[in-house]
Amino acid sequence: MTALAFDRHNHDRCIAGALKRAETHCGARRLQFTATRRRVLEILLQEHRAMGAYDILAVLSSEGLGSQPPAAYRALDFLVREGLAHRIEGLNAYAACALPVHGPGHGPEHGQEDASDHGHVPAFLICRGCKAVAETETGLAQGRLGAAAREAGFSVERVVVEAEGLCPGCAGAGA
Amino acid sequence: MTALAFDRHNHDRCIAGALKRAETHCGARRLQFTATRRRVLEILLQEHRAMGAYDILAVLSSEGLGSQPPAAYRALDFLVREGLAHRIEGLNAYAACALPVHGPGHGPEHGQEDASDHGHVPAFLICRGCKAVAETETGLAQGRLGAAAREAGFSVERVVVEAEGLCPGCAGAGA
DNA sequence: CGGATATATGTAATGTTATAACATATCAAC
DNA sequence: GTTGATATGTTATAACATTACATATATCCG
Ligand SMILES: [Zn+2]
Ligand SMILES: [Zn+2]
Ligand SMILES: [Zn+2]
Ligand SMILES: [Zn+2]
Repeated sequence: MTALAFDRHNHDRCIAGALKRAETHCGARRLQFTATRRRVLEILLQEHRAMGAYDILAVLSSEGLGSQPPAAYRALDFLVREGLAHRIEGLNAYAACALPVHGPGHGPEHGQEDASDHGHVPAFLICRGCKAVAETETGLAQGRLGAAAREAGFSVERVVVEAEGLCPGCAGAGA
Repeated sequence: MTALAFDRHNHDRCIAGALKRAETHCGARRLQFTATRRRVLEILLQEHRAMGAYDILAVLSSEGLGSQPPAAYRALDFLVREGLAHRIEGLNAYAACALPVHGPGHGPEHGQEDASDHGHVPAFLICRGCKAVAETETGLAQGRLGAAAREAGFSVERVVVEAEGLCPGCAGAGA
């Protein structure tokens, strides 16, 4: 599992791939990948960073795609629901999904999903220097959290794993 | 590691112990465990649940301990800084620390602490039914997150692990 | 096609969470 | 008791998010 955001990579291709996957995902489920939803995903994909809903709204507003908070929140809710973006709880912000695998299979779109069934929990490395967000995955069942949950008879439906720290670049720059 | 919040236990003793530890902790560091700070910790200890800053403020206000948001936020900031309480990111809320070990040694009071040095990352099981919050611990280094961070050259300073789901009681009640 | 149903968007208002800035008070050390 | 650090009071505002209801657009089916 490589943390894409901190590596040099062909980001244009990265963006194009994510958009293509989103189209495919929506097409397969008869979901409307509307102009606003698509544009919000594009905005999030622009950089590997989390953006606040109001930052996104500002862009939408400047482009005539909506001027009130619900325009942004509705699109974000859709993207998060479909696994095409993630909410970063520690920042009250949103980031595009950077892992091909999440889109068509690991969002909450399955309804009453139990996260302990499989180990695919998205996890984030958040740089406090440059605000970059790298996405990776973490196991749940194998770790101590899963053990504690089983022991307590607690059924896990959703897991948030976020690590804040410094990326290689910012650590080198002496933060 | 038992998830205290979901077990029957002597909660009065649980509260008294936490307060005692807080006193000791503050005494040892010449920190002022003021009336407001103590009261906020007591409020959080009342139940094993997370409370919003404004819920706490309402209590403080009714008791003449402050009526404006900073009264609550300052006390909460202190408690979190000292490891006596935790912020639950997924709820924008706060819960008293339920683990003796966290108080005097695992908060951010060490300054530039690197969470990967030791494996003591607090983790929370949050019931969406009754809103109870059980605290446990999870390893960082042994899991895939630690591996991904090392591979990326990312230095982890803080980790948020929160699992949302249903506690045994609420699952039984057919939620 | 045309009407019915579901989905998406527009718009206004409001609710919730959190911080900035500056004055005053209290504490702790010398 | 003066001094410097810490804590609190107070006002205002910033940042994040939702409710409610009206309107528009898409999708389905006969
Ligand atoms: Zn990229
Ligand atoms: Zn960085
Ligand atoms: Zn207890
Ligand atoms: Zn419960």
